[in-house]
Amino acid sequence: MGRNRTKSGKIRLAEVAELAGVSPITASRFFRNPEALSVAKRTRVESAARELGYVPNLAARALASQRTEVIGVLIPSLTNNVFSDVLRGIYDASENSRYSIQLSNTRYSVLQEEKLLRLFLAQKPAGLIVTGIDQTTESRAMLDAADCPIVQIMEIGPNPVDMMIGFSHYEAARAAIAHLFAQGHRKIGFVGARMDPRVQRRLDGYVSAMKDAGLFEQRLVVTTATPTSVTLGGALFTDLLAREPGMDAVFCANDDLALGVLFECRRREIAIPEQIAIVGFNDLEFMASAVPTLTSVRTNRYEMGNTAATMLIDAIDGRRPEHPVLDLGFKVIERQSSSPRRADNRPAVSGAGAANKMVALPSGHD
Amino acid sequence: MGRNRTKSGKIRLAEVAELAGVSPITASRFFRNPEALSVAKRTRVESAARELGYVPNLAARALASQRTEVIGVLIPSLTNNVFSDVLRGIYDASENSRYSIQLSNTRYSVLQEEKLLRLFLAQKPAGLIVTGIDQTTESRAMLDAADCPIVQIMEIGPNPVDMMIGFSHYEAARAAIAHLFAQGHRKIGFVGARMDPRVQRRLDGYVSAMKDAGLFEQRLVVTTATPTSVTLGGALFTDLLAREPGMDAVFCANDDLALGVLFECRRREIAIPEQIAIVGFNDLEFMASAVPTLTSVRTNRYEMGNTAATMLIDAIDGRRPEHPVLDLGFKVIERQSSSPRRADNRPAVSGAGAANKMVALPSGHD
DNA sequence: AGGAACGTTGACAGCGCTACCAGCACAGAC
DNA sequence: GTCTGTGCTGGTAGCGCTGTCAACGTTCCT
Repeated sequence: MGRNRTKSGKIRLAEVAELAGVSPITASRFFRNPEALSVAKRTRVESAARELGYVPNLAARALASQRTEVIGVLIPSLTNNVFSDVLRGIYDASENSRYSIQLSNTRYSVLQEEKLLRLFLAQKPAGLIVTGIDQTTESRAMLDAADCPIVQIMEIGPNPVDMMIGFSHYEAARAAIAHLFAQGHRKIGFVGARMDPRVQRRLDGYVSAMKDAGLFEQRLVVTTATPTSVTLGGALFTDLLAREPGMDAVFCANDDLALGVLFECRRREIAIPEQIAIVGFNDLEFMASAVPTLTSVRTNRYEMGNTAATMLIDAIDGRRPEHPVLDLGFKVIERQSSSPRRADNRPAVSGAGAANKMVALPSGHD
Repeated sequence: MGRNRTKSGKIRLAEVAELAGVSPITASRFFRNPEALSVAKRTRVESAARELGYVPNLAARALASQRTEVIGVLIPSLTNNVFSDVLRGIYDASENSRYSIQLSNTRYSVLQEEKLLRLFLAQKPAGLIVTGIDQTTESRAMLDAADCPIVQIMEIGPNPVDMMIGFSHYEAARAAIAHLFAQGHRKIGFVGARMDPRVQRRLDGYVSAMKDAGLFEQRLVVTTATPTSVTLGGALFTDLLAREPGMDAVFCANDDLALGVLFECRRREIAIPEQIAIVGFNDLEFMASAVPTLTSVRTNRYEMGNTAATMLIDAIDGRRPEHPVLDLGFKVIERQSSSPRRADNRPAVSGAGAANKMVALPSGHD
């Protein structure tokens, strides 16, 4: 019942060259640097290739040229909505280039990342995109020694390996809390899941903002190592409420958790934002559609992936970017779930009127 | 500022062979078929490879052996939650094999699919995973002529190219409608976005079920080619409501739309399920957490991807599956949003009591 | 006019690995 | 003792392409 392997009837570069009446090497050049050919030969090779339906053998090319046209991408999760947006940006940018994407999943493990990095580097990728700035010493050493351009994505920080694109999760969290302060909230809880380095930094931002205001209390923070989900948001919020019934706002480390909190409030008949305000993180599409609409911190995920891949490809092709570290910033998108609290602390009128208000900020990290 | 290309200090198979005191070809065999070596040489090569940190050059291997260890995967969307689950399954299955995944996005275009297929096939992949059964004639011809195992995923139908794994979207939709009938609903609307072939077949299932009951009306169907989103769910539902205010249930072609409908009902103060019942499709995680909890048709996405990749790898390695066509079925997960309607058609008591009830069915296609 | 400089082309020699086939040693059969 | 079969090993010859360098013709400069 087998699908038999047919004899390779493939046309090679030599065939194309013969039909075009040039040497193989000239034909080869046509595919790598057409400008180097005279117009006459260029058109001859082009039409010969088209006529024969020539497709280059990438393995042979890689072997002869000692480099591949593969961009390695290391991300911590395939499930997470956030990464699917980033990935889409990366794939879109790669689509019109000659580079192909090799994706691997570290599952939020730095050791797995180290292993995959070793694997990738051994194949001499044209470039590398890695997530975050928390590599192991060993990984960092490999990255520093790598002979290809590298982009770190998702956040920015000191000591880039090479290029870097992202924003400050710390400042984004601070901005979210500042927004809640401005709306009159004081007892603000924090809900976080997975607690990967970036969520941790959002927590750090929350803590510092609360401390600055003299309002920090450890019992306002509920976190878990469990992967995030909507259901988990409800569960964590339930915990939080049990610890601190007087809470007047919740900052959720991501939007799934925020949606879970929204549903849990509905279940408990807690009015949003009159009794409790909610702010999420990432501004996924559903946030604008929920009832009430949910405030969130917008991050430019597609743009991040797209720009990362574009910068990387440019760097591979010898056009290094002016600014190797790019801060994409964030925006606090103010919606109904965090409408102003009345000064007398009684329920405010449901603020359904105005559309989304935005507060845009660069990450402004040091 | 450049990151300079260092001289390739890589260790080759020949070095390993020399250290082990065997010929290169014997060392080569060690990596492909260790059983063919005597135990003595096997251990010698193994330790030599470890000592030198040898990593095979895949390009050279591919060139010499005339085949790659790449599995091509063609999916229509990277954004869609549904595919991220399938992909995770595929990546997980590939992780412990020697095959790597090459992913490409057809963006729901069969022409793009055709182009990508041509590209993939030219590189002689070890295997191929393609989405759906609606390839162009040209694509179909290429697949039939391909000399590698192929799995079609997401749905099942007649004339598999090779292997096939999925379920019947048609039957799944019919089961959803049957469930609504059983709960006493009659005027059931359909809301669909994107309208790719699988959504189309869900619509077909809906139409046939409604016609069987003598209840079909064209104005109960609202669809759009626009990509799906929660917000769109609300908008389409609004349309539907304007056309047919007397509607008592909505079947949504996916869960995002269902969530949008839920929010829109809340906005309009329409009671669920008393005034309108909602059924979604796919059973994403948030469906169980929403208020009210949302009925949906569970599909086994992770398992689909995982099994597809496993079957494919087995087939590549010469172990063809007993059943090349696998129906993974579906389950109608009954939740609050479609609780029984009272016979007298007045609002029923909110059915918050019981947990999820399930109705499991094989796709039962012909 | 002579030479340098440039743009364009081609010959050669591998890149690191494996397919194929030959050869060797040893066991068992006759 | 010879023959055949089996298990293991090695030699040879590429896979299809590109890096390097040399060579050619033409133009421009002095």
